[in-house]
Amino acid sequence: MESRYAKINVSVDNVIFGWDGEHLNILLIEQKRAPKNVHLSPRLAIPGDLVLVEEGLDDAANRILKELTKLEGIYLRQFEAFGDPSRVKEEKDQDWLKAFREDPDAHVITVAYFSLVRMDLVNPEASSFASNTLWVEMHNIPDLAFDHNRIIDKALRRLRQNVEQKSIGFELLPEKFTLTQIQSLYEAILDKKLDKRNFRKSIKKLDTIIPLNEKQVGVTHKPGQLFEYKPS
Amino acid sequence: MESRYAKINVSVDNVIFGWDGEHLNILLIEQKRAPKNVHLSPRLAIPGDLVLVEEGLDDAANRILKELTKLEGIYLRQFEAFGDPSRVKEEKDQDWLKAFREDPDAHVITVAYFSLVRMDLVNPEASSFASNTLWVEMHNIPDLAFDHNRIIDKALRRLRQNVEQKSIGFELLPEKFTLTQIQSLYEAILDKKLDKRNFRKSIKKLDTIIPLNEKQVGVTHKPGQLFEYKPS
DNA sequence: ACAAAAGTGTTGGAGATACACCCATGA
DNA sequence: TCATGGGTGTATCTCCAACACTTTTGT
Repeated sequence: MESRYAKINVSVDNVIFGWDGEHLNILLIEQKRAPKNVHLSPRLAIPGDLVLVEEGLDDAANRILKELTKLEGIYLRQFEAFGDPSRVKEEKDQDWLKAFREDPDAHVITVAYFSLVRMDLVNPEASSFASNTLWVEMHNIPDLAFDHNRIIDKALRRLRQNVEQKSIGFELLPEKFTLTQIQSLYEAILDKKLDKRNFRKSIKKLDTIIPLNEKQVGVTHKPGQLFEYKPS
Repeated sequence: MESRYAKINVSVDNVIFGWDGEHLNILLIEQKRAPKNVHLSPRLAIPGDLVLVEEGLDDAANRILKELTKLEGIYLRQFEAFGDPSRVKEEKDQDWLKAFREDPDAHVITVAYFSLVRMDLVNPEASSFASNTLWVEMHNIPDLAFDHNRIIDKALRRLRQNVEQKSIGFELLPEKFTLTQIQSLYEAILDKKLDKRNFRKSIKKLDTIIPLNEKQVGVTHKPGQLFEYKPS
């Protein structure tokens, strides 16, 4: 009764998008080095970890995010499970698996999430699964472990879909922001220019974006009106 | 190094939508009875099985579909992974788990798919995981095992989204069909009436639906023009 | 002739796109 | 006064929703 079924490791990987006001970034980690005497050159990856005993998928995703960023209550969304057995079989991945996993040949499926964080609120730290962390600009993502480049690609697609419908994205802005700041963010995510007047019209229709009686201060040009985001 | 990580069973469950020209149905199974002397009353569920050794998720979903229907190359789409540990902990599910699973307390995550099949092409059969099968009309789904009612609900939502964008659904129709047949299908899926003239306008804009030089035969009314679906 | 479904066009409103100039502030 | 980004309106087009009658076939 047992042997037909796969011994499967389930992990959760998290594509963490960060915004610094100018560029869209992704949080990468250096996968933890092997214990003791095993020497491995560091490998870049998106943050992820195996799911723990009695831990739900959403819980695991939140745990990973919190370990790295200390943040809770962040926008987080499951978008796809990746389970092709070959996703973990490339030669580049073997050494790492042998050094780390109880059963290096095990089939690993991963449930992928993406989340949105303000880079100014975060100072990512090493964690149980990461020896080091770094923000990398969207257009400069290097080759990563396993199929992580593909996962990022899918995450970005999903993010764009949601942004086109203006249903998410505001999580990346400061509490108070101008319309131009939203527009820059959207342009970075969608990777195209948008028309200012039309964009402003469409944003002002949303009742989740509410105008404040305040203006920017300390800028070297006409100060913009400030808005805030109230999740519906 | 091992004990923090969960021993996880990964299953794939498949919400199989069937269309008979009139109603939208879902294929349910009676979960296989326990071996030998264990007596269990049959439980209804959506088809699913644990993932096998070296089997991809899509492969598992296709296998389940093929075992039940003998069909291959059917429309099949992953839509969500369900992994809350409590999804398998309800009392109603315990007897079955104890009789069947090596480790009844294991955490089970399931990756859910939905697929679209023409009921006239299928005579579902019992299989390694199903002692019996039945089509049940969408509005009459009974209480099912685990969280399967919820999974169906999510599948239907996703199906509706796709249908509203007219990106899928034609897989459910015969090779040659009339515009009215598509409309009936869409009305059943969306559970609402659509305007005939507007619907026809929108369908005729799609270049995946191509008009044939043929008409219905043997009907007791003005015969309709036939169309076929060419996936893009 | 009747029953049954096929087939067909127009109008009005909403939303998207394209497009160019003046304004307020700090340096 | 200059540089920088803030702020604004109109015309056009496309897409969607509402709506009713005539046509073709089999019985």
